Amino acid sequence: MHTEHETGPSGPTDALGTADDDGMASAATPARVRSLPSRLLAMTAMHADRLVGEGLAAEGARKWHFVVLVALTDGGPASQSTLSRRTGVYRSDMVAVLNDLAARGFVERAPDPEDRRRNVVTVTAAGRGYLHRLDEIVDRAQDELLAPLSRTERATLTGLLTRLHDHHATGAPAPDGPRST
Amino acid sequence: MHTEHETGPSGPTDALGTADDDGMASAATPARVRSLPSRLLAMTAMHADRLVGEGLAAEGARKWHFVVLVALTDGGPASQSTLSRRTGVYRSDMVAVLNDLAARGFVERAPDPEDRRRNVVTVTAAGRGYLHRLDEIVDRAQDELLAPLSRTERATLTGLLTRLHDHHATGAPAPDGPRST
DNA sequence: GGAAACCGTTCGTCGCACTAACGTTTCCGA
DNA sequence: TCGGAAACGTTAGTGCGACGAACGGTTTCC
Repeated sequence: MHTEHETGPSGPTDALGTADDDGMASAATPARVRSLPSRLLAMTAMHADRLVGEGLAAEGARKWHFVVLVALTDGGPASQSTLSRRTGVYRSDMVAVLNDLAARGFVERAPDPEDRRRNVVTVTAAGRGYLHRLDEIVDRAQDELLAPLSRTERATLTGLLTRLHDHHATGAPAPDGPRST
Repeated sequence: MHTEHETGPSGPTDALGTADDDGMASAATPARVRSLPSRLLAMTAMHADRLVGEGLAAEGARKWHFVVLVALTDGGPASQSTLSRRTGVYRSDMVAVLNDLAARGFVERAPDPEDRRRNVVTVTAAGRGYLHRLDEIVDRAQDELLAPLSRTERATLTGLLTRLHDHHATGAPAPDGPRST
């Protein structure tokens, strides 16, 4: 790669210094930066996060609440550290998430009689109903996010992203919480 | 979309409660969440940011320093708010970035004689040399990020991401700083 | 000659990823 | 068997990026 960039004399330096007609130099992002894969990823990820975040906020939830509820209903009751490994949420932050969910009656936290270090977290019926609502919200956000893409294009995109993610997820040690999926 | 999920009676609830052999329920992330485009985007974007961030940190830079330097060399000298529009960096945060760059002699900030509200920011020769080093670092990071993809796959990925980004960038009002590219 | 808009700047907020440490409990090997 | 290592839940705190509010100085528009 290494996109050579001109430092030569032909720079468009007339944009300032002459108080030209319209006022200020171009506000366009340089193509060099605009096409950087890392930047494209960051920007679109931000849009995506904003979409789902705004949707979930309408139900008083954050994406962590959603992810944890999914992990619980799909994987069954589990301890907090297991949930942390399943979701990628740090076990430090898992505490607050479960506090929220428990305070609203969506999960229940009980000491594990088999291993008194652990808490067993279980989804309640209300939690399942809540997740159902969040599910629809998230799905709508995905649709809105991928709106300009056809079905097959969406598939190739998720395929490529999955390959990138899997590639960089393997190899890293997982001493604590994250690097899960 | 709306991936229907089972809330039925056949849940794998045997994972806990019987102190089973291996100890704890599965730690695998549910496929439902793992394949969510928004989540894929977020995770891979994090990997990408970490890659370029670690690289740039070796030169004592952050991605903003790089982006601003690119915007300056490719777009010519500009005011801070113009830079903010070009780069997507909030004008609040632009102050600190320019402070850093100016303190290291990579840019120069001078009051604009034509409009004394503005500062004219200019790259120095040292700044161009610095950008050249950062360029190589960033390009290496892109290569590392896209390692598992072929050339054509990389092109389709950036193409799809560009379409998504452009689609969501248009229409949103730009009252303050961002939403630039 | 104001009012409105713009510019640079400071300060504060929120969410997320992450680290460090601590008390409790369980496991394991000498 | 007993003592240390490890896992668990929890608290507190850090760093960063995105963003909002407000303010003094300046320019533009009516």
